[in-house]
Amino acid sequence: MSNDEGKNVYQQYDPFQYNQLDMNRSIFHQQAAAALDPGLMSFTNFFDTSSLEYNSLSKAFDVSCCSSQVISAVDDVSKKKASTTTPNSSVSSSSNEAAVEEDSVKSNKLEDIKGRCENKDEEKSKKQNSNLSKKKEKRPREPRFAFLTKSEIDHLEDGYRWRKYGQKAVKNSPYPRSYYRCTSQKCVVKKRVERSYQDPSVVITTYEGQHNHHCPATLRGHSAGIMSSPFYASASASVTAASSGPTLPQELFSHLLPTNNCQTDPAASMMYQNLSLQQHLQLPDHYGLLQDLFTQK
DNA sequence: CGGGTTTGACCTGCGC
DNA sequence: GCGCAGGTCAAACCCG
Repeated sequence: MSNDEGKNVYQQYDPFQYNQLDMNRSIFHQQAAAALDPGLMSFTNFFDTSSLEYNSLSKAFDVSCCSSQVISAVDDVSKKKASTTTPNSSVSSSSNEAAVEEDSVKSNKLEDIKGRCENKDEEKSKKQNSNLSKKKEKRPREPRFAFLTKSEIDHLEDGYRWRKYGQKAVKNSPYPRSYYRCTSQKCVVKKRVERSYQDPSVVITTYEGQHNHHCPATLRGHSAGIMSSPFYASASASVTAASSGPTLPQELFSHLLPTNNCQTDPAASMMYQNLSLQQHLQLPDHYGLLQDLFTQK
């Protein structure tokens, strides 16, 4: 299933495909330029501003699915379905709805657990029954967002608390994929972390869903915490990807990139100045979508 | 003791 | 229908 997804992700790395994408890229540039305020707002400011701009960039990123640097790993299922429609039209399913749906599924599961008996056979048949009922109400997957980060640390600190619930070997890759769930109650956000087998220094973090709560780090005056976090450090050093789809994980971007807090926190602000994103993008020119985005105007 | 990680088993979806 | 690979579960274990 997500074999496709893996392929999709890695295909974007393929430098030989970039030529075919110039057209889409230029469209992306236009949209990004239109989306960005002429006043060179920060990336985070951009995400924090109106939904209009937000949507514009979403669209831009959608186009950029075919581009070189902004690598997206939109949910493979929705992608397949979307292939029959326009590229921008697909991923508009409300993540809240999906979350609610998942909640109901979870509560069903809890009921399952409550009613679990000692008899293993019975347990198995129950499981099968619950699976059957699950099968009927095939819930749509939440949109996914893949972030590539050059880092030696696999699990990057992003301000949220995660519980690892699984690890799997990835086909054709020496590096395992780890599965994490947000530890916050009722939050159904998941993320997968794996290392690129082509470039082991790159960590691929795929987020699924949207947090329905505040970032714990944000709640306790986050700028210091985030700034000192390894994630921030690595992100400052090399942001190599962004996302696509309408429900961008804004918090992540806020942490990934200098926030308004930088303006109030002199140390952070200085750090930002010293570590300008543009300066630290370590990819070749044709990778430079984000770079272009920041150098626009 | 509570919360997180590890890991083998199991489930599911997809391609052949 | 079968096999494969991804995704999830849950018991055992670890750690502060």
